[in-house]
Amino acid sequence: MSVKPTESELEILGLIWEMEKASVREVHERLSASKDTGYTTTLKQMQVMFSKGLLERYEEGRGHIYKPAISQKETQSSLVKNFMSLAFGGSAKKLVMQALGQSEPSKEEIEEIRAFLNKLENDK
Amino acid sequence: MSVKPTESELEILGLIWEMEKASVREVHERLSASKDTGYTTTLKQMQVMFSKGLLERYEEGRGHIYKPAISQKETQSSLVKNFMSLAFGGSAKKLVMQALGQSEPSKEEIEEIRAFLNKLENDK
DNA sequence: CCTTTGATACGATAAATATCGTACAACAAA
DNA sequence: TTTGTTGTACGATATTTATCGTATCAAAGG
Repeated sequence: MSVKPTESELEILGLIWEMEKASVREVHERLSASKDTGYTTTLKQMQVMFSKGLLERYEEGRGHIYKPAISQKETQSSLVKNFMSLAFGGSAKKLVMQALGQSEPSKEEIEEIRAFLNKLENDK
Repeated sequence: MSVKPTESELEILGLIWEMEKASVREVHERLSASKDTGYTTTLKQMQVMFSKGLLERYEEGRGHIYKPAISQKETQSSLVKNFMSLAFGGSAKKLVMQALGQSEPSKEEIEEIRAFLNKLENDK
């Protein structure tokens, strides 16, 4: 059973998924663009995430390089499952409509989703 | 700015949205079907939710009747917004596909979503 | 009138989170 | 070699959450 990241942790995890690997300094720089937080706070959070098994790390030079220890896909999958059941009583349809209704999907995105729906139907 | 319910609070809120109004006893009965928790715990949570402005209440007989103080639609909307940006970097498409991919939507649901997509496109 | 029942209020507590200060180590550079 | 820089480690703390025990109160029944 993998550990569920907190919101703050997810913010950091999101950055590291994107960067693939990163030092605390690098994460902190990106993070502090959107959030007012101190360096040692980010450091501590990443240390906690490491101890929880959310991140891996190895030494490089004087410091550490961190990498995700859990896959983005699997994490998103379990987060969606949880969120869907909690906020939408488990109804994918309701969640999907709510999400689409308030974002403004482009023509291309709509097309992709249609294609995805077709594929879903065929696979049945 | 409305308050964001915690996961536990959302569980309770979900029940009350469904029931429209309810006593602590009623909520607790439903809740304890899916969760092993004591009566005073539910009571305290509802009191906290009341003090946070998530629930309203009025007296009836010896006790209280609680009602949602925030609308389901609006709450779901802000929750989705937050969740989408946090877990999917703001991409509705990714969230939607993930949700659809792991639920097993019925033919009817797929149809409804298609219709919704058409409507979205026309409204542009 | 006394006792039981069912409800609320009110702490108390344990755990999780987020935040940061301070100490310390290693390396660089002056 | 002394000083500054850049890391990590390690508490300490404030806040939030979830949980529950206990006290109390009002009504109902005997």
